[in-house]
Amino acid sequence: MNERPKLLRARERLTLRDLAAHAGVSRATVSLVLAKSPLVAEKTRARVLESARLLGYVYNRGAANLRTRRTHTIGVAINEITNPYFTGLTAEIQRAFLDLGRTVFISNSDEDPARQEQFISTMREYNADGLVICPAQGTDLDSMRRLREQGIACVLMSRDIAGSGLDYAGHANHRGISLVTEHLIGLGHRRIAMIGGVDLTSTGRERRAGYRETLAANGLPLAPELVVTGTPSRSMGADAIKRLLRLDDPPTAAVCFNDVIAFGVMLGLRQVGREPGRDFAVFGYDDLAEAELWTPALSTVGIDSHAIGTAAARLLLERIDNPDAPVKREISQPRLIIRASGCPPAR
Amino acid sequence: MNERPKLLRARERLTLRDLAAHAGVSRATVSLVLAKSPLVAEKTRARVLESARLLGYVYNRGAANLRTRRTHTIGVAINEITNPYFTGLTAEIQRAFLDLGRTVFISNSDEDPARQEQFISTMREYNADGLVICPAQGTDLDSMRRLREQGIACVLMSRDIAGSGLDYAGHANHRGISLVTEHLIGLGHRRIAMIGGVDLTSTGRERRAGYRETLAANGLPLAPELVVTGTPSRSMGADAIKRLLRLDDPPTAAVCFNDVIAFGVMLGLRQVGREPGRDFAVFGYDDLAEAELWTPALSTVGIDSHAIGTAAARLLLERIDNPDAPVKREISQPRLIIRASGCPPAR
DNA sequence: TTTTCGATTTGGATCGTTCTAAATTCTGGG
DNA sequence: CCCAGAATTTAGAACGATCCAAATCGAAAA
Repeated sequence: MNERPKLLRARERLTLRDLAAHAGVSRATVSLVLAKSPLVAEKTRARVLESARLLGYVYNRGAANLRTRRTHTIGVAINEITNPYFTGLTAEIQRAFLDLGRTVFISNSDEDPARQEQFISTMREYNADGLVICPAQGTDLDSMRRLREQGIACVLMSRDIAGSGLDYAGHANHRGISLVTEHLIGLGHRRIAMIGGVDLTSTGRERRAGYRETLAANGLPLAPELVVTGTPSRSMGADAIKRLLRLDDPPTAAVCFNDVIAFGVMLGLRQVGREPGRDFAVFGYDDLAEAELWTPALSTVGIDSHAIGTAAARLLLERIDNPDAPVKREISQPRLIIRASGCPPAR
Repeated sequence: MNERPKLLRARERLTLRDLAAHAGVSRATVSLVLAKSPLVAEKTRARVLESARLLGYVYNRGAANLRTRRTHTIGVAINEITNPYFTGLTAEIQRAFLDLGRTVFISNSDEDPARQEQFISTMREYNADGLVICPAQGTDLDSMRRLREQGIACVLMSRDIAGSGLDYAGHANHRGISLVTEHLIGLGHRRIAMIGGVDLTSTGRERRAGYRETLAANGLPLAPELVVTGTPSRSMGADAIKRLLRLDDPPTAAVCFNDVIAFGVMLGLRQVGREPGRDFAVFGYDDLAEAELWTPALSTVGIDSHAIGTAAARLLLERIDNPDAPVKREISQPRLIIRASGCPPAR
């Protein structure tokens, strides 16, 4: 009459044991039912399931993970979730893993390597099966390299860390900017500005190199005064273009690091009475949803976020299954999208 | 010589036991050290910590949680993370909990109640201490009510579910729209459109009611043809305004459900040769970062996301500590922001 | 040299599952 | 009615931490 001394405990959590007692079977059988094992008899299964429903049983995944050492859980660290390109990518990667039956935990690093490290170690402590990382600016190479040694399945997404020895799902940034730059050169532009991007990320380095090398390949000089560095934001784009237009020999076109900057550039042009797509050519990068809605609609480079997310998910699962396979890279190709913000040089 | 028969296992995970053996103390002592207990002698602590570093020990939080029944983990379900207002709110809520020493797991429901339910039950299975939910459109009242009965600490954020019996951190939407509407009436407008919002969310209902009731309070008739319903997007804003301008007695101003729609409206106006802020008054809601960068800069209503995130975090922790306290609500106040997109009626 | 008492350390049970090996129950054929 | 072999079910030891009560240690007091 006093078999369960813990009855007094405030909000007693229901366990497998209670469920087993209620259904009149052993814990092992209940476990089998919950794991959808074909071993258990149909009648028993139904009875257990009915008890679970009746009692409002909640499975304790933590306890199960402790035993199985597999959590079916993936951690995703995003450098900066309020950047719309990464917001979209985040949505894609979550969708991809959900489709594959994994649980996804997302964290925003806010471009802070310390926050990112914090999240990574939390996920390790929770025994996550793997990690997808869009590294924050200034991420330490060693800390990434350590991941590999520590034997944690991990893939980098969108931003590469050279020498990390990790798998990578990204985009051909160099080629994308190349397409834009060549297109502008073909239109007759000779003074082409490159606005935004920093060398702290592979994306910045690749796009900026793409610009420089395409100019060179076409016999155009690199004018340092036309290259402006900076973290992307609308206001940095607006400020930059206003400054560039005050030069003695101002540019007639701008290749922007991304769409957000390009929007800023278009706003800045208007503020000084110049019409983008008529007086000045503007190209963005990313093809955000709003790009085609602007007037003029923004010419830009399309990135296939869906492909990147899917590739990252696939790479990670392969890595989990086979920790010692050689490092893999999947690079999605850019798509030049010509809309109305480009034009031949004015005058 | 064969004390650890499991030496063969592939990538053996290091445990407290290994650490204890290495440092020459008991498991209990190691546990004390890791929990930063003041009970353990300084010398012992140093030795254990050194062993941990040397061996590359990783704490197993899952195992600990099993014993302690507290995870210090919070789940955050966001209705739609690619909506910039919610992206910002997500960043705020994560920051708030991180500051309070909690681990935060974020999930994007994509406005799909099923995805949201899925996440909630995963978090329950992981024994999360609490939940913050921005409910997806069409969230079932019963499922929210059940949360309360199930004794899970939970607060709603930004979107309320009447009758759920859950705590709520939100914004005075009715009053915000009221401020806008009254401002426009004061400017002399009589034909004021309301664009966007659906009755599926409390936000939609509150803002739409605010518009209707403010018109009534000022003795203006409600013209049904001036009210357009719809899920927010730039294109819906652009389409709506073009349609409204073709009416026999077109509006001279628009109160938009949010900034995104207002941007669409401004784009639509330009497409038909009308200049926002001169020929037509446009007001948004949310005060997204880009609102002040548009030309004309968008007049709008500021929402204090930081306050909402902080309030939600505080409410949740209070609820966790005291599950039976009466339900609480925290409503942040709107701030009318007058910029350049408003104007008196043209003509 | 004992005693005593605070400061440290520890053994062993426990949290809620899974898993292995073995026990039990069914079946149909002889 | 018995029995082999398949179909089900189960006991009990993990998994890796925490926590309680009790043991041990040290230094000061007697």
